[in-house]
Amino acid sequence: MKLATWNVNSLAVRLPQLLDWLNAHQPDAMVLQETKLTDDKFPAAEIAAAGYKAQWFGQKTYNGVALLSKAEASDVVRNIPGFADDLARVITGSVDGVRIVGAYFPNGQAPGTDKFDYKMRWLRGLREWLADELASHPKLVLLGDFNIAPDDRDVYDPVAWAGQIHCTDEERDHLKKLIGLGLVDAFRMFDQPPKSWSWWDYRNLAFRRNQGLRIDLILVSEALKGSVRACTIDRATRKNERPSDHAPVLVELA
DNA sequence: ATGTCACCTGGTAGGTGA
Repeated sequence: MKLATWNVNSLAVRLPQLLDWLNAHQPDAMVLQETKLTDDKFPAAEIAAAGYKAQWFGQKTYNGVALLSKAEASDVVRNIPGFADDLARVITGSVDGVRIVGAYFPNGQAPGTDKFDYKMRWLRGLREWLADELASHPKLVLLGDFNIAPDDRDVYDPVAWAGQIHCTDEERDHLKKLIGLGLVDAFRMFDQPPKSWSWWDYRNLAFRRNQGLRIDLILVSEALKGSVRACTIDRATRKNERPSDHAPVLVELA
């Protein structure tokens, strides 16, 4: 089983690239972030023509998530039950016996801001709900744009980024607690090239200089850990015309 | 070098978020 996540930064702009990517990689399920589309604008027909069922949950301008799958997803949940949120950030469904939680974590802007406080509340809300979800669905994958670089290996310039957004101790503590529920960072189960990033700022020629962060993650539950065969970042998409600033991440389960 | 991109409002630019 092949699963993928991609922050497309506007599905309206990136739809042709998404269709190409689905055709080339044929994931069994894929989650998208930052679709930036209201539900009436979601390109369900084009995605169906590519062979994928879809569940979506969006809003104007910001955020928006989707779950695509070859087999119809069941028990679909939008956002975090028990955590009131105006923003469309999470979509969950069961595909082929695996509970798939696709999430667009808050960016958080900068420590000390209202957006950072919201990020902390959101992270706690996610963890509290996910603990229950794991208890009822032991085979679970949490994947998406986490907007947190797990540690200094995941940052091109850890000194410059120390204490900055995506790299603060508070964010990393929350991520550790999420992992502490019984999850594993699939990418780090394998030897990986150094300087592996999933996001490069559009500014500063960051991709050409390979100045990025690894903030798009796939966490698998203990029950699935033994079946993980590979986890890779497809940085080739960053060379597309009009690329997203994020690259897709893939995991292969036996 | 904040050297970009996407999308909004309300206009033919400026603001916001990332």
